[in-house]
Amino acid sequence: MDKRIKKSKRAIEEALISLMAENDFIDITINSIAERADVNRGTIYLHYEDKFDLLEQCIEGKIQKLLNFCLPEGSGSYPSKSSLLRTFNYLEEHSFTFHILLTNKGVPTFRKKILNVMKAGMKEQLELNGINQNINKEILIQFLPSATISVIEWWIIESMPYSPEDITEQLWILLEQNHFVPK
Amino acid sequence: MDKRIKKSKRAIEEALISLMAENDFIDITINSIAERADVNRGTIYLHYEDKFDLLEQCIEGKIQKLLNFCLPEGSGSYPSKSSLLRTFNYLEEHSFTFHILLTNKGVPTFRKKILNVMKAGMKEQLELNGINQNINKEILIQFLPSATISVIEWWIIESMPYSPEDITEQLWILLEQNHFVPK
DNA sequence: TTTAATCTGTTCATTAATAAACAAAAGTGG
DNA sequence: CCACTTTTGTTTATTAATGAACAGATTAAA
Repeated sequence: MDKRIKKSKRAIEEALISLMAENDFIDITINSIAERADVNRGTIYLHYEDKFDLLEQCIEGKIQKLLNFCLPEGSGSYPSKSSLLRTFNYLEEHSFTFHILLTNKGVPTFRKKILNVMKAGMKEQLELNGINQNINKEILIQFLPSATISVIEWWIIESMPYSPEDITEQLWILLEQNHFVPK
Repeated sequence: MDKRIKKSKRAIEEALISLMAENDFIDITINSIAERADVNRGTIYLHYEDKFDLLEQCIEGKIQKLLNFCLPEGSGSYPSKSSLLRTFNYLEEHSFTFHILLTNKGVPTFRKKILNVMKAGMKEQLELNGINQNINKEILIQFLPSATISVIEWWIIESMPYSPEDITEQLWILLEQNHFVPK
């Protein structure tokens, strides 16, 4: 992709996040985004329908980067302790952004999207695993992703009261106890 | 000026400074500058003749910003304790850049340029002042700027061993003793 | 309610940045 | 020394960003 597009989109999305640290999304204007991003207002409309589309693309990008950075390992088998640790390290490094996306009013989208991604991934994983004969997968797939997300959400919002290593260890134990990964 | 030009030139000059923190100027290539600045190589030639012209413009810009930021006060009367303090605060804030420009091999230009600027300013000041009847101004104008620059240079290179307030106080006393400012 | 100010979304001509290609110069290693 | 790679400086056509202007929608103040 053209360098200019990358730079403009990054500047615009960074400006949005930055403004969301100060105001609720609904109160943020395209004008203020353009000003903070130091781009012409028209440039924003070149890449986004409106500010809602901007938020949408921004969130989508954050989720994609999270997945691309945290999932790929060896290749294939998704959940491992080390990939979980990598994820928490990434979350910690970008906690400023994730904190905003999780707490800014009028943006319930973010949590939902992550939840959906996690549901899909966990479902796939459960079907691959031969285990859990005596557990209702239907229910487990409602239970586990939601619980996991909540742990992550709590950890971020509470400013990461445990180290990535510790939180990984704890969550891993929970996943084991719930037959998501083989003991 | 067009936003794009500002951004490109800033990125390019920041890249140069950044690379000069790692290598001698003579070893830095246009390619590496373009890469670090994240601009097309051709963009550099759009604004600079070659890397020497780039260094020239970069240095000139730093000096201009230093002057514009540090001199203007009230208006007119140049040297005052507060303007001196403001200058040292600015130097401290940008010590990373000034340290590089003062120490990187093959860039004696920077010190010389500042010296010339200071000579001109001090000369003007001396001629405005009615004092110093019994002091040879010709000699004083060789003596003072050079001495002042050396203090500044030492202060930056030694990683600012005194606070801006302290160094201002000390230098001010020296200037007083040398009849540059009225006691 | 009317006025004024701000924000939105779109259009347009102009300008800057881009990728790609090129020949020539300068280094590099065998 | 000669092949080989890198760097330089320049050129091209293409594309993105810019500033400016505009009408209509919102919002705030008088």
